[in-house]
Amino acid sequence: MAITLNDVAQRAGVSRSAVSRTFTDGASVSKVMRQKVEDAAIELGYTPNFLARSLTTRSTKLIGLVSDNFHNPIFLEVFDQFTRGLQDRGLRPLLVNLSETYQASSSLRMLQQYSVDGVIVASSTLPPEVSEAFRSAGIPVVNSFGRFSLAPKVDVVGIDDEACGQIAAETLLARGYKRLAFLGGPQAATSTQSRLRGFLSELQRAGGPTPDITFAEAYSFEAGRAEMQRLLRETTPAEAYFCGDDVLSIGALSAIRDHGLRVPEDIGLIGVNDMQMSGWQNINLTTIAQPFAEIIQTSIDVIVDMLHAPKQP
Amino acid sequence: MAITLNDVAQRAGVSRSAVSRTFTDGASVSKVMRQKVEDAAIELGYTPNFLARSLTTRSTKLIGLVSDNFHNPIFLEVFDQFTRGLQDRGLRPLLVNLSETYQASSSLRMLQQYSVDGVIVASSTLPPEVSEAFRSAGIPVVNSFGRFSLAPKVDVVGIDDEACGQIAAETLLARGYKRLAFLGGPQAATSTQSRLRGFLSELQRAGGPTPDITFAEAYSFEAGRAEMQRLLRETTPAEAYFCGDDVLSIGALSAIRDHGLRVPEDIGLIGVNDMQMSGWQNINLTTIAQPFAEIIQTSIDVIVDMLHAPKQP
DNA sequence: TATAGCTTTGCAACCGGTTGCAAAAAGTTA
DNA sequence: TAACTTTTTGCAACCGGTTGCAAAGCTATA
Repeated sequence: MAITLNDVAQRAGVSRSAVSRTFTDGASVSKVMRQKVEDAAIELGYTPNFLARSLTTRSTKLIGLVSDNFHNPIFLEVFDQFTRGLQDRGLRPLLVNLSETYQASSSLRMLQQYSVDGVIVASSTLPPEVSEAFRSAGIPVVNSFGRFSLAPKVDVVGIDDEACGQIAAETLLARGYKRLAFLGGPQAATSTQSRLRGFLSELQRAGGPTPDITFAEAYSFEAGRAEMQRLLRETTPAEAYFCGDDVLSIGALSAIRDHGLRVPEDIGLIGVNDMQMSGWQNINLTTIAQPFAEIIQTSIDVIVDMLHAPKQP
Repeated sequence: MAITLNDVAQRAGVSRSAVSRTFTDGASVSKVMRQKVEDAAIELGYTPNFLARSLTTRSTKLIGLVSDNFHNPIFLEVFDQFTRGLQDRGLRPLLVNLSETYQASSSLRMLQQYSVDGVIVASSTLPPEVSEAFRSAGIPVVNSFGRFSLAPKVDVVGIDDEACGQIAAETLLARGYKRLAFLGGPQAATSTQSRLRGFLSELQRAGGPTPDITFAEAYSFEAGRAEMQRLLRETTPAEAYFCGDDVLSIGALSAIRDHGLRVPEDIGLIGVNDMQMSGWQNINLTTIAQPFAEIIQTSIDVIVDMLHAPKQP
């Protein structure tokens, strides 16, 4: 069916190796030979089979892109940038969507079966063990948007979530709010705890009162809205809230407005991410920017470096 | 480095074929043999190499998922459902992000090099030629969210955009708006023209005045906002607008509110898609739902059928 | 116990490429 | 023109699997 090396070799009247060499850069082929082969290749419409090649070269140019953030609008931007960045470097993203039904362990086995050259774990919620499992299996891996740690077992590219919590506290205090509160993302998410820690330490430093602490079920509009509704109904609301991220904030915002209150006059709100949507005029949220482009670019750089020098940490 | 068939065969003291057969379902192996091999495999941590296998079986289980809609939030839901649906059937999505720098033609060649089993073109804006190119190359292909046509060259799964335009016109008229207008997506997008046609035909049937027609630059918040700002500044606005899709509508909505006008009292607005965000209380948009889950599920069903019986149209 | 029929197994060739090695060809130098 | 280098080329083995075929093993029947 498809055109193979053999077909081209026969057509051009040369050996298989000659054809292989004209399509392998760095190999030694004379000008006339190259011409003969290329003519035959074009005539037949030949393109080398990457998978067959990978068998001997031991490089597939496939990169596993694994995530579980398919409900947070910011991740569309993230996937956009990852796929383009990888494509620009001749790499192909094999997308893996982790969920209850598709576990991290089966994704490891699957990515092994496809001999991916590396894996990018892009998630702010998955535990470090997921990335570590790839590393233990000998697959180069980088964890984007993961938790900062002093002695990480795998490379992590992301922001300093503790500093993020501090900035949130500083900002809200500077705007005159006194009784602050923390409305975090899912309690188990890697980012949540660090942001909380930074938030608390800055409040303590500033001598403010200890804040109320609650967690939403997920980084999603619905979860933010539901939790804020509960807070407004069941508690005396704080003066201002530091929310887990923007989409959560937007949910909270809608609950607050439904309750007849205004932001920022009655209740203050600050999110994290600075996603495009937060700047939309009907939302207009105060937020702490996360340098997505830089994080993604760096993640790709790191993975590419590892491909060339697998052992370099 | 990695464990191969040979290692297992040697360990178990059997032939390579025996090992291969225990991992190929439908092959004939005795119970004792299977046991011996499985023991050795587990002991060594062996998993078969899918790419080597694909060389002889001629099936990679790779599906190219090509799109250019990485700015419309609805596509995060789309990618979520596609990746899960494919995973559930043992297929792997190889994601392709078409852009100015990465052309459809190079994606065809690349997907050929990786011997994908099939391709899903998920886009409401790409021209049919993109999908047709895959078909011409002999790759099973389905075009999701593509344009309806009486004699399509490739399978298309999507809504009837003309009916969609009709529904928009009916709905706006039924709510008492008289002077309607069309604020479409990019003029070149496959969906835009059909929706316009349906919109016009229904207005004509109902005897309404001919509507103003303009197009936004893209299916995006910014484009919708910019175009509506221009309309409010440079023209006498219509009583109600049928917008290309939800994200465009939300942009228009923000421009209208900034201009001190109210929706729906001063200006009516209707979008298409019914994306989650449209239901958020701070947005609360009237919209025509598109059955995403059904379209995606059907697309996958169609592709899977083609894999089993490639020639069946 | 001999024979026929079915199942299981290993051999060897193949899938579409790459690559070390040695022979052949081309280029240099004296 | 002969001797020596350097470059180009083809052979054959290999990457990690699958599979048609025939021999070997087993079971059932007479």
